[in-house]
Amino acid sequence: MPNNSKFELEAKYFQDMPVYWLVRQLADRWSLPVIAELCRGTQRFLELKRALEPVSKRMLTLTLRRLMAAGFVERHMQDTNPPQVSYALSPLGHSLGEALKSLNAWTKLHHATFAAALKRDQRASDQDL
Amino acid sequence: MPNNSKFELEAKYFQDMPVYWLVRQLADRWSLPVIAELCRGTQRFLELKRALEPVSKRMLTLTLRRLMAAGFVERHMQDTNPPQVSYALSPLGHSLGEALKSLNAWTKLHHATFAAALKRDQRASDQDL
DNA sequence: CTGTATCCAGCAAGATACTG
DNA sequence: CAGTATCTTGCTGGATACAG
Repeated sequence: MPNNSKFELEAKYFQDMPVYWLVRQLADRWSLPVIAELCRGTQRFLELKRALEPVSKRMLTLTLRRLMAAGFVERHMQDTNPPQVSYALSPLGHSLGEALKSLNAWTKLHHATFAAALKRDQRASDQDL
Repeated sequence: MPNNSKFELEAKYFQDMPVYWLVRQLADRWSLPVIAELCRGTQRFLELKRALEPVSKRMLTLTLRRLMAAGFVERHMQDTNPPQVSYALSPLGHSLGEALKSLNAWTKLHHATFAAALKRDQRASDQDL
């Protein structure tokens, strides 16, 4: 009987470290790219998909649903034919975007260090070839 | 021929969004708990392990090695018998701790929203039982 | 005390095909 | 256009045993 919540045994970190939950929520392949793209403005499903190439429709849908569940993204649809669905950041989502911008600024300050770590990472994988 | 770097196809995000790399680096099960624990001061391997129960020796070692590779953690050993190894945050690691504290503060501001999202998450998993 | 080696289950996510 | 359904694979991380 599998448990869908990957946070099952990690509850103790939620009290003092909600950032733990936030980071794990945002750490999948597409969440941050989607948020970054939506920071530029409301976009329709296919616009998003094209902007985030090579994302698949499936992964884009899953990512958007998760971001909606967390309250970061809103979905608006007009039931025309063909259907039109657009996605936008919620106020909370915009706030998150700003918070991430701050963290991004911090990261850029130490860019040299991270570039070195990244290069090590890549070289390590090169050795596998 | 597997590629160990999970960042292989994601290089385009490193230029404008180093935070993408950072978040993915910190999003595993134990990185943030280890950093939080080391924020309280230098600690030896077993101290860390006990503080982070129920982490395994294997996962603690892997996590520490990754944090060292990223430059966040330093390792100091005296080759006595039995061996003594202690871990501490590097200056960069302390700086990261501060940055995370800020993000944590932002997260706490919106705690109600996240608590609701978390509850949905847990209820969704409860329905599996 | 401080790790490494090995094995294994479960989940994230890509490929592909199908749908209203 | 905007998705869902199904199948598959690699990686993360836990359990356990062994080692300097």
